Amino acid sequence: MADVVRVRFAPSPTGDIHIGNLRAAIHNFLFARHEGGKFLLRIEDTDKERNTPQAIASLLDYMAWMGLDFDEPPVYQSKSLAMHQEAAERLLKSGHAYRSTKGAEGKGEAVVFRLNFDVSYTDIVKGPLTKSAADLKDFVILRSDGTPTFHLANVVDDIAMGITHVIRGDDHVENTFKHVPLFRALGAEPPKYAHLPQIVNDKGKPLSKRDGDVNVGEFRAKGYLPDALFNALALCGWSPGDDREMMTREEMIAAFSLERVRPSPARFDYRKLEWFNSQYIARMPAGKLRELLEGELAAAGLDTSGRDARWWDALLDPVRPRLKTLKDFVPLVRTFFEPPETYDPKDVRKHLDEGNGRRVLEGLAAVFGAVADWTAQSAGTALQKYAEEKGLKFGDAAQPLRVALNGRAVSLPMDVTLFLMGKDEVLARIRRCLQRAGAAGT
RNA sequence: GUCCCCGUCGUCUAGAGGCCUAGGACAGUGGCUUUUCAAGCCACCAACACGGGUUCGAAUCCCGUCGGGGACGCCA
Repeated sequence: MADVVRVRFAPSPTGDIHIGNLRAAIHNFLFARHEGGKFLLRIEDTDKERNTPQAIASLLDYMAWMGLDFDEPPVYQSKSLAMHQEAAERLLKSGHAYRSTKGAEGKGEAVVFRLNFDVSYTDIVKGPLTKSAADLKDFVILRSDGTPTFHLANVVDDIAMGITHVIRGDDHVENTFKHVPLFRALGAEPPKYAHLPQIVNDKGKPLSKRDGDVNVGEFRAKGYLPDALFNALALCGWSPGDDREMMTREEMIAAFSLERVRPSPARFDYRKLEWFNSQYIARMPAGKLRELLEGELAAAGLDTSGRDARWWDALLDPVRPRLKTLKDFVPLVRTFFEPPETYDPKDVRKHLDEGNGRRVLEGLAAVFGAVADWTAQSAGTALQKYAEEKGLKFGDAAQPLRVALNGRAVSLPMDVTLFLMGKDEVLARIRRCLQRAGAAGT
């Protein structure tokens, strides 16, 4: 029972989660699940100004979105003030700490922890680490206003939560030389530590807003799937040791180990994330995908009420391989909701003016008009047959039609397009295009 | 400045002395396929930072150099 692994993700709720923190959360989660332990959330909400209720709500929302389910109710650090103060008091009594006014002009007395001895610990990722007394110095644990510093609060909370492994960013290695003796002074065995390499930008510096998207919210807003983000981030600094990259959560849990985390910094590869995302979209169950895509249409203000199951069934598969993100969807299907506002001049010239595109359109209008049961099959066949009869290559018929229907020579496959657009609309757009292109033509 | 950490293709990585003429993935390039655009398939391009050791043998161990990063708050 004492051996059960307990880890925590301890963000300060600023309203969004930085990708580096998210990766730490993911590794904590994977480790806990792999070990059959507990993954906990501690909200370090001691900075009153920045930590609004909305910020906390959105933090929880992102955790849920990512599927980072924690096993016990979140711990709010702000509620442990008395416990922190009590710990400082104990350290004072035991002689591990003393009161001092040094380093602050007239602020009053703070409680300072005595750190005048060598400290060493073994990091699971970095190996044995040592710092000699000469490079260490006493540090404040309780401010003169009675509030704990990060170090005290962190350690006391970890003790209270029974944390066995601290898995966090690389930038905390130096702090660990303060935390380890603090644990001991408080009569607790320090947890095991694993410091994850930083995620850096092209220049090797820590990721910042200037580098582009760095917060979970931004990825969600850009149409990335949580599973794709999870997969990509899990692989930041860690790999299963074989050649697998696309992995289910279960596979990652089964394969995860802190020993396999690399100690060197990693650049986040946005292109690879894009690839992961397209792969996840390609493999997503139809029902789930439809649900997400309906959300995209609604967000774009497009009315989906008339679109039945047949419509979605025809749409989903052709659309899948064309989506890198969910945001690619609306531009792809907007044409099924509203006619093109403009016709691409280049495409008009190439497919309508230069060839006999207009005659093709007239012919197609007649052919389509005669199709009784309008399906992707029947409409597609009608198009194909027309091309054959006129001795045209398929493209010579399809491209002018694309321009007429979409305003440009790019679209989903013609049979699907025809079906999804509907017979009446197809005929209307051909007519409309003929008028416009005719007026503008030579 | 002091202390600490890191260094394999452009990027993420596999590699824990011989299996490495260094493997995979993304990106890039070329081709195939094709109903446009995608997707898919195939191929190609491309790396052990440098210099010394140790060893029969080093990407792997040791030392140094160079390069990069981090930490040095009554911030977290």
